[in-house]
Amino acid sequence: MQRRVTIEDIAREAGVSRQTVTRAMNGMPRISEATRARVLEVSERLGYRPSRFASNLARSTKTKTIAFVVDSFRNPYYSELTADLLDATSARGWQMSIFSHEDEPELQLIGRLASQVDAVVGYLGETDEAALGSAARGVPLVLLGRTATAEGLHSVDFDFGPAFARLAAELRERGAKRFGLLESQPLGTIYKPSSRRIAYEDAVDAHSAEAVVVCEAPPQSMDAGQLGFNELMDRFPETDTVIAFSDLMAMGALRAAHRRGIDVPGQVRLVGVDGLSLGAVTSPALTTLAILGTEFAEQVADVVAKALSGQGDAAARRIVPSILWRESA
Amino acid sequence: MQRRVTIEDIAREAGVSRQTVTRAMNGMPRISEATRARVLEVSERLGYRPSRFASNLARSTKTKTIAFVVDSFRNPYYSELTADLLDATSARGWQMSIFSHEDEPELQLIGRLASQVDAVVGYLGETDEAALGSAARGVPLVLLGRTATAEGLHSVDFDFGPAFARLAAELRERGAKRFGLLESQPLGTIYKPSSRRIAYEDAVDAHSAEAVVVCEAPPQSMDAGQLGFNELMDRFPETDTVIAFSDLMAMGALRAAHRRGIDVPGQVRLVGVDGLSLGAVTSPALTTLAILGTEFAEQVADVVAKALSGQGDAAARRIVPSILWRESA
DNA sequence: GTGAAAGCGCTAACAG
DNA sequence: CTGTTAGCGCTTTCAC
Repeated sequence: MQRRVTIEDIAREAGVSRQTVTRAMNGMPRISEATRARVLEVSERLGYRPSRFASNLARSTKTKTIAFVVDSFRNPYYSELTADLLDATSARGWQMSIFSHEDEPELQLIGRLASQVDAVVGYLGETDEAALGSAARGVPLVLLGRTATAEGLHSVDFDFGPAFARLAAELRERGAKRFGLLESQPLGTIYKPSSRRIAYEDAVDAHSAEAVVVCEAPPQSMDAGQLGFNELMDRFPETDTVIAFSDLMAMGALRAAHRRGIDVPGQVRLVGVDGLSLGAVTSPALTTLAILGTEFAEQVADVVAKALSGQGDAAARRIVPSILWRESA
Repeated sequence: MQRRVTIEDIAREAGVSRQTVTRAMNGMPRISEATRARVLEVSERLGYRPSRFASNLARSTKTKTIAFVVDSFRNPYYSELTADLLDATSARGWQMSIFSHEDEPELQLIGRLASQVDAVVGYLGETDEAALGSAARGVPLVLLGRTATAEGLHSVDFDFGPAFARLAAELRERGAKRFGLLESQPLGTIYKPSSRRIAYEDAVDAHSAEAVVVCEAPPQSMDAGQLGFNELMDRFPETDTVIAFSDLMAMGALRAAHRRGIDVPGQVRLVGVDGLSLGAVTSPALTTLAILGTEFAEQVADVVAKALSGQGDAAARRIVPSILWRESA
C-alpha cells in the first residue's frame, strides 16, 4: 500500500509550487508553456492522478451527480427512459449514476444514496412519503409516476384523465364500439385500482368498463398480455378494441391475437401505454399512449434543476400522455 | 447564496465537538444515545447535509465509481449489457455512471471522465490505442469488443473462431447445406472485414462463404437485416441457413422472411449474434451466438477490479460466445 | 463517552 | 508568470 502521488510530489520534483502544478494540470492560464510542459512530463512520469474529492472540495463549482433508480434496467420501459434522461442530464452537465432496487430495500438504498449523490430520481414503488423523505436526509428526491404531497418532495406524474378521454373519443370515431381493458397485478397481491384505471373508466361507457381482465402475472410483461388477451376474448367475445396498460402487455396481446387468427386492427384494435420505441417494430406497429420521450425527461431534469438550485418549492408536475398513432388501432 | 451548513455549525449549536457530530451522523460507536439523538435533531433542524467530497477526502476507504461508455443506450444490446454490468458492479460496491459518446468526441469525453471517475469501461470505436491511453491520463481503461495491445490498456474481447466453428458444425448436423451471411456497415464507409467475418469464413465452406450481403444501413438495425435478407435470398436463393451478425439484424431478417412467406426454421434456418433477451420473444424465438450474460459482465468487472487494485498487468481477456439454441435454427 | 489536533489533496485569492 | 497563504468540510488518530 504505497502512498498516493500528490500534487506536492510533483511540485517538489518539478521544482515549482503546488499552485503551478494545478495551473498546468487544469489547463489554466498564467503559466508559461515551458513550465507547463515540464510539470506535465513530471506528473506523467510519476503517475500522478489528481484526487477528484480533493479537487471538488476545494473548487467552487462542484460536480453534480444524480441517481436514477428503478426496479430493473432489463425492462425496456426503464431502459428507454434511462436513455432519454441521460440526454437531459448530460446536456445540463450532470453526471448520472444508475441504481436498481431489485435486491436492496428501497429505503436503505435511498439512505445510502443520500450521502453519494446530489439528487435522487426514480420510480420508488409504494413506499410511504414520510419514510422516503426522511431517508433522503435533505437530498432532493423526485418521485416518478406518482404524485408527491408531502413537504419537500418533488414528483413528475401522469395525467391519464384527458389522455384516455381523447383516446376513447378518437377510437370511437374510428369505429370502436366495445372496449376491453388489460391490466396486470403482481402475483399474490390484492388488486388496487390504479389512477389510470380510474381515468379509463371515466373515459369509456359503463358497459365497456366491465370488460376488464386483471391478469395475475409479472406486471408489465408480454406473458401477462398474452394470457390476459385470451381471457378477455373468451369472456367478452364482442370486444373490438383492447387497451393494455403497458406496451409490453400490448405486445403479448398482439402475439395472442396472431395465434388466435384475430386480425389487428381489422377485427380488434389494440392500444398500449408507454410509447416504447420497440412498439414501432411489431407488425402491426403498436399504437400507444406515449409517456416516454423528450418532454418527460425534460420535465424531470427541470424539476431536478430547480431542486438543486434550492429555489422553487416542491414541485408536483403532471404530464398528459400523447396518443401515438401507429398501425394497431 | 448562503453559506453551506457545516459540521462546525452543528457542533456549535449542539454544544459538542465536530468529532461527536461525525460519530452521530455516521452511526459510529462510542457515543451516548442521548447526545446522538440531540445532534441528529440539531442537524435536521439546521438542514445539514454532509459533503461527500470532504468526507471521501478524509475517509480512508473512498467511494469507487466507474464510467460505462457506449454509443447509445437506445440500442438494446447496450442497454441489456448495462443491466448485466450494473449487477456486477453494484455487487462489488461500486457506483456506475453512464455516458454516451453520441455527441461528444470520444477522446474529449475520456479526458473529462479521467477526472471524474475511477475507471472507464466501454465500447470505444476505432480510436487509436495510444490516443485513448493518453486521454485516460492514468485512469484504468477497459476496452470492450476489441483487443488492447498497448501497454496499460485492458480489454475484454470475443473469440468468434471456436464459436463459429461449433455453430457451423452443429448447424450442418441439423441439415444446413448452404450458409448465407448478413452483415452491415455504416453508410458511406469502406467495408473492412471484421474479426467475426474472418472467423465465419474459416468456419463455413468456400462456396457458402460467397453468399454474403453487406448491407449499407445503420449497423445493428432491423432495417439492415430486412433489406439484407431480401437481397441475400434474391441473389442466393439456394441458401438454407442465414447467420446475421447481430440479433437486431436477425430480427429484421425474420420479419422479411415472414413477408416473403419463407418459413423459419423450416425453409431457412436463422441465427443471430448477441444473445439479446429480446430474441426470446420473437416467433420463432431467435437462436443466437450469445455474448451478453453474466460471464461477460463478470469478466469485465473482474478486469476493472484488478486494474483498480493496481495489481495485475494489463489484461486482454477473450470470451467465447456460446450458442443459445432457441427456435429459429 | 468526548474532545483536540493533525491531516486528507487540492484550489482561490492575493501578492509579488 | 509564479509563489504564498488560507481555507474547502470532514475523519482520523490519540489523549482525556
